[in-house]
Formats: sequence, structure tokens, C-alpha cells
Amino acid sequence: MTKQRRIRQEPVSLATVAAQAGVSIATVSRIVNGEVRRASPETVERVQQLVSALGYRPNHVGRTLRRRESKIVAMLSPNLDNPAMAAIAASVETALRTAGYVMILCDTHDRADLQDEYLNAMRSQVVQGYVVVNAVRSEGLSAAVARGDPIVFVGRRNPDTRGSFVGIDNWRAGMDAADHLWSGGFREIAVIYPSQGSSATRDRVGGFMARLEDLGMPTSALRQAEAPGLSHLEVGYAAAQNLVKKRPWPPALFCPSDLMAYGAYRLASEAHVQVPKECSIVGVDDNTLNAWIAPWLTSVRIPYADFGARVVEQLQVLWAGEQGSEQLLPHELIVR
Amino acid sequence: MTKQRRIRQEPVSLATVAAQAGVSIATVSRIVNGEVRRASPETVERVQQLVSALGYRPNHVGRTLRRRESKIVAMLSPNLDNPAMAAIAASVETALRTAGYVMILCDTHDRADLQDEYLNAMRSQVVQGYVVVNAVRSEGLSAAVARGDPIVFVGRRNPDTRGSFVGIDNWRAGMDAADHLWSGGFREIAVIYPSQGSSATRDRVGGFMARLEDLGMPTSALRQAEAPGLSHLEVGYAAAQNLVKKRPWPPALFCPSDLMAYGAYRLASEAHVQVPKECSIVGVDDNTLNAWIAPWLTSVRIPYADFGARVVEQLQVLWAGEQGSEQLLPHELIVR
DNA sequence: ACAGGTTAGGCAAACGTTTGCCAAATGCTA
DNA sequence: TAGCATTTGGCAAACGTTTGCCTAACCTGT
Repeated sequence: MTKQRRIRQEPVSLATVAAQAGVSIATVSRIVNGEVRRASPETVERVQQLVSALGYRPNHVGRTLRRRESKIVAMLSPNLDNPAMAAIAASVETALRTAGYVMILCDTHDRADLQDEYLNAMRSQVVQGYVVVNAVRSEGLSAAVARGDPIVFVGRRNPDTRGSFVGIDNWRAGMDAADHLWSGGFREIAVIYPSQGSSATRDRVGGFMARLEDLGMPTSALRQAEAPGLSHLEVGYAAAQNLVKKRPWPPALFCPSDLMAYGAYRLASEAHVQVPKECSIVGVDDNTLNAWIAPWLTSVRIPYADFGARVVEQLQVLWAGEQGSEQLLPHELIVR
Repeated sequence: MTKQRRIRQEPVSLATVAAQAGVSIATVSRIVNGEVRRASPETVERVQQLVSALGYRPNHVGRTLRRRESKIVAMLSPNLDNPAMAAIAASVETALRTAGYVMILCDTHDRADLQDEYLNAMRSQVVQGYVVVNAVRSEGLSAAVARGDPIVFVGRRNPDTRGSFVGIDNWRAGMDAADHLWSGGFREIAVIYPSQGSSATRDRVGGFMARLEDLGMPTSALRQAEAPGLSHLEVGYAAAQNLVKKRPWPPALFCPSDLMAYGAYRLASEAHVQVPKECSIVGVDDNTLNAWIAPWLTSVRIPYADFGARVVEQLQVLWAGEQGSEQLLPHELIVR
């Protein structure tokens, strides 16, 4: 570990350019910002030459301080390891970049305390808005909402009140899954879910069960099992264990997320239950990888790639001082 | 869309606290920063009361401008959709948070122009350092390196020169895969790879082939195929197609990434070739999901979860003005 | 020639911090 | 009582921008 010679040349600021050009800082600032009518054509030309010659780039920190607005948006997301979350992050990032913003990414691990810590930290960073994926109820979140901070909720609604939201109609997604299995001829169907489910999973399961009831399925033929835990993979595995503890494997199974379906699949494999021959599984998300390595899984595709554009749209609505709205994107059941 | 009443209460700054406390801004600043010996105990007490009562939080923008250092690190990553990249992002994010930093995430889509655009944008944001995952050669990158900006390379080395690097010994990973298949008794083995592979995939394949040669395998028994493309999923599929165009499926196949293995698997499934019974596949990465839905895949596990800590370590070395080093983390072949 | 308008550009304050330096007041020693 | 060190705290500059306001100089029409 030897000392390294830093070649740190001094940064070039408006002052640098102004001195070289023999004009004032104000003039350079105006020209850089496109106000060309406030200087003579020759001056504009000269300054622009110098700007590119010196490689001047406006310092966003100074600009933010003065303008009291940054080009930074914070995204709070639980466990990035979840492919669905990663897909959302990727989509939002791209949309923000197109709109001229950058994204600070915060992994809250689904913990209220971390969510609050990040909300506070982000406020110090003077971020311009927040994208909160699968928000949990927390003090800091309520405070931010009360303050009127621009927040777009994704996946899960604002636990407290209404507001900007981007997601799908989870209830209907559950209904669609029910329709699929019912019309597939299944008359004994199981469903598994996490013990402390989010509103999203609850809605999916709720819609699923309600629809089956509507279709005339006797309650006794609808088997349920749950399991506690954080990772949907493990929840799926454990809930499936509970499901088959006393009775044989069901011919059809609905899981409110693909990850849970993977968990159930693992147990089925271990039990030498063939999927989908002996047990048809329906999940929700339709992860990219399904087409490649999980063709046995029927899944409700959520158009995560379209989330980013909607999120940015909502942010812009909020920035304009208007009320945000709920954006429900179309889902689609994918059978392979 | 009705106008929303904003309740934007004025932000509380050092000046607010100072005015309330009847002391100068300087004094408050010092107390907030823990310099308690520059004020009388009573003053300190009074100011601290006010700080928490008013909910004062230092404005990072002002601080950054003055100190000329921010607590922001930029991470440039190609396609977050790749589970391996998401794992790295999650790990780095956590490590940065622990060290008191936040992460701006930039998805370069493996494009040199986007990489440069982001490098420039990040410089304007006065980020404190860069984490570049699978860097591509680009003008802006060279410029940043020449400038002495603190950059940690992950996965792929600095295309131009040496520097801080976190990753695994790809060559050896390839060798380990070769050993595994050879000791499994396979004497006809295939390998597929992308046409324009990165140094990482090239090294893996290189080590694999070199090791097989060392073991005495005739070159004729080592089949190769390649395919162009961006997504490793599609590369794997297409390369596998090329592989079996004229000859039957090989009994063993090495893929320099799990995604490529998934692509090959899909083709195998379509061709009704049983994996792993008729074709053993070895990949690299060992994605989390393998244990759940791809138990047929043997894979070289890369400890992505440990990357974050090493990355932050390297950043701190660079910030101390010292020379960064190469951090090769241990990999491990996982058989299920 | 003069009023009024336009053009070209500078001054300086402000955003929120940090920090070197100064100064008054207090305490201590000789 | 003089001399000196310590405590306590304020002043003001600086970081890089933006922008309201000011002021020359020039132009135009009567």
C-alpha cells in the first residue's frame, strides 16, 4: 500500500470560466443556462468555447443549494434480492434517467426502523421525491406524508391514507387465477400465504377465494395453509408443508407470489410430486426466469417494466402540486 | 386532479436553532458536530434541547458544498435484471449504509455511452467514489481513472490499467468446473460462451479448457460453441443450438454463467434431453434460486454477499490516498 | 437635443454549512 | 497588579450557483 500521487487538478467552476473569459460569473451562469439574450453574440460564443475547452460542468450541489431543488429521487425497496423488486428498481431507474433524474436506492429489508432511517437520511440529502416500494407502516412515513413530501407508493398502498400509487389490481389477479384453475376442471384447490401478509398478498388471496366461492366451489374443497417468515421462498416451502401435513397433495395450488411457488415446488420435488402433472401451480409475478427454468409455473404477469414510466408520471403530478392518483396496470395470466 | 394544499413548513436550519437559542450559527454548528468543548455546558444543553425539539437535521447539501465531500457513492451496473448484479447491488448497498454512505444506482445496460453519461452526471453530483460493476472500456472511464477518481472495479477489471478490484479468480473457477466434470468420469465435454465475452467469461472458459488439456483430454473431445447477443439467457440458448446442430447433445456442458446454463437448459427441455441425467450442466454464479427451482444445475458459487464489505474497504483505502488492491474472494463449487 | 427604450452585463445577496481567527471575560500565577 | 492562559463564543469568508436589481451605453423617433 504505497501512497498514490493524486493528480487532482482543481475543479473548474463558473468562476474559472468567468475569469478566463473576462466576464462576470453571472454572465457565464446565464449563458450556461441558455439565456443567450442577456449577452452579445460574441460573448456567448467566447464563453461557450471556454466551457467546452475547460470541460466545465455545473456543480449540482451548488445549484441544489441555491435552487432548493435537486435532481435526486430516493427509492426505498425491501430486499433487492427479490427479482420482482429488482425489476421495479431497474424500470424506475431507467424512467428517472430519461426524465433527467438520478436514483438513490435504499434497501429497507422490510423493516420499519430502516425505512425511517432512510427517510430521514434522504431528507437531509434534499431529495426531490420518494418512491416507496411495498411500504411498511412507520412513524417517519406518516410524518413524511403529513409534511406533504412527494411520495409515490408502489406495490403496496400507503398504509395510512390514499395517495399516488402504482401497481396492479391484486384482487382481480387472484380472481383470474381462480378462473383459470376452475375452468381447468379442478374442483379441489389449495392456497398458501404468509401469516403476516401485506395488503397485496391478502388481496390476491382474497380475490382468489371470493371468486372460487362465487363459482360455486364448496368451502371444504378449498384448502388453505399459511406460514410465518420473511422470505417468500421459505414461506412457500413451510406453508406447503403445513398444507400436506394431514392430507395428500392437492391437484392445484395458488401461490400469491412466484417465490412462494418456488418454495412449494421444492417441497413437491422432494416429495416426488410431479409438477404440473400431479399438481398445477399458479403464481403471481411471472419472473423473467420462469420462461427459461420454470415452465411448469402458470403465473399472473405483472408488467414491472411499465412501472417506471407511471411512477415518474406520478412524481411529476405531485411536483406540480396536484393530487396523485392510483395507477392500476393490466396484468395477464401466462400459461406455458 | 385538484390542487393540493401543501403544508410545507419552513425547513429548520442552523440559523433557526441559533436564533431560538440566542447564540450564533457557529456555536450551534460546533455543538451539532460534537465539539462540546467550545461552549459552556449550559449552552450545549440548551442547544441540544432545541435541536431535538425543532427536529433539526443537518442539510447535506450545504455541508457537501462547504466540506467538498459528500456521503454519496455511485454504483454503475449493467442490467440489474441479472440476479447476480442485483445481489451485488444489494450487498454493496448494505455495506455502504453501515459505513454511513448512500448509493446512487445507475444502470448502464452495458453500454459505453450510458456509462460515460452517468460518470459525468455523477461527477456533477460530487459523489465521493464509484463502484463500477463489469465496466466496459470508455472514454469517460479512462478520464476518471486518469483524474485519480476513487473507483472500485467489480467483476471485471479496469480495462486499461490495474487498480482496486473485487471479484473471484475466474480462471481457477473454470479449472474447478473442469476438475468436477473430469472426476465425474466425463470424457466428452462441451463449453459454450458469448462471442464478445467479457474478461470474466473469457477467463472462466480459458481456465476450463486449459485444465481439461492438462488432465489429458484430447482437443477433439472438447466441443465448443458460441453465440452473439446481449442477454446471457439468449446467448446460452443460441450457443447450445449451435452446439447440437451437427452432433448429438454432449453428456456434459460448462456454461460460464448460470444465465447461459438456463438458456441451454431451455433448449434441452425443448429437445427432450433430460438434465442432468443425459446432460450434466455446470454454471457459474449459483443464483439463490438454483436451490429452489434449478437443482439440476451444478454451479460455482460466487460469494456476492461478501462483495459489499470488500468494496467499501477498497473505497476507504482509496480515500486514504493509498493504492487499491485486488481482492479475490473464494468461490466454491456447489453440487446438489 | 432629449425622452424613452433596448442591450449588455455587473453587483451582491442568498441557499446551509464549516472553520480560522479574533475578542472578551475569567482564572491563575508570580 | 501585571502578565498570561483558558474558556466561551462571535465574525466572516468560503464552497458554487442563481437571480433581482442596477447601470452604463447605445439606439430611435420626434
